Amino acid sequence: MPTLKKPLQAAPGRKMKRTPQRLAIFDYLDGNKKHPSAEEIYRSVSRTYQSMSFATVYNTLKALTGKGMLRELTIDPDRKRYDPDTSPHHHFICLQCRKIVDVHSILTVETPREIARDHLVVGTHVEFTGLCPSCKKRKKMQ
Amino acid sequence: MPTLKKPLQAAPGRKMKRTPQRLAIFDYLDGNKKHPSAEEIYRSVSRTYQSMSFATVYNTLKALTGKGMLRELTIDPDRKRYDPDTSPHHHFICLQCRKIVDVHSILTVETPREIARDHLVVGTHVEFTGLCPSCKKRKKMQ
DNA sequence: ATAATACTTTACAATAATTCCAACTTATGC
DNA sequence: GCATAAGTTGGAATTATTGTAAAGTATTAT
Repeated sequence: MPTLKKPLQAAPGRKMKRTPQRLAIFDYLDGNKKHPSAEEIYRSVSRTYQSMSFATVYNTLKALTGKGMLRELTIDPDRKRYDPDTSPHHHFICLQCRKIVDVHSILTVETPREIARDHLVVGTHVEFTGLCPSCKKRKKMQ
Repeated sequence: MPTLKKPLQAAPGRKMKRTPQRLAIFDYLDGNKKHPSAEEIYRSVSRTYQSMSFATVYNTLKALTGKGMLRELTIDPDRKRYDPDTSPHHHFICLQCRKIVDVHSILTVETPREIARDHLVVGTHVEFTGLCPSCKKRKKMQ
């Protein structure tokens, strides 16, 4: 059974039952920079936690997302990816291998007037697409 | 049978068979600013084109995307959305009703060194999220 | 500590989006 | 016109995700 590194409720109104399954998922996610999909999370966690069910993974991901402790990325056209780093940052995705990497540089993107005037903007996310170093190299070789 | 507004092959290497189904889909898409999903496209086109099949819609969308005549948006967590405007621009999506609007303002986003150094960047897309005018108003009223 | 309760987990069924397939049809180049 | 490569079709298959109802367990108040 995984040890608790951070409390599952980091802020008021965020209380969640502290079940071993959740702790295992949370533990896997904590500090994870790979932007895993639900399936990857399930595969990894269920290795150590035999009876883990897929529904529990989805439930937990949804709960954590709802409480703002996890960010759901829509950058991969095939599946949702999850990012435990909820601080504002951006991403690069490799068009070949779908690897996602964080972009922590502070990008100043002004919200255009046309939008700011009548919409309420709550988030700004920059997606860079292209080839990651290894796919770039592989392409060059052929 | 729909009329052809633009040639289906706009550039070399883009030749596609000019079938009535494709023309119908292309006609629906041409100038469309609603960022429709495959299902919306199917629903609309099959109204006038009885025998239209879902597979044809997906085939056509994939072909057009592959030839750079259509852009596949991954901004909606639930489904792919399609944008016939392939000129570089950005988007705003309403978190409530999932409406997507174009952002044609030119946003200057410098590619961060950390990425530019070893990756190959082919695209930069800014996603704004929040509430569209009507959802914003609706929220205020309650 | 314990019991009551409300929330969780589980296995599996159900959806929903998208892709695959194999037989049939058709646009296009000669 | 004909041959043929490419496209269409309906339905089955696949994949991601959600719903469900029964059984289990963390938490809270005792």
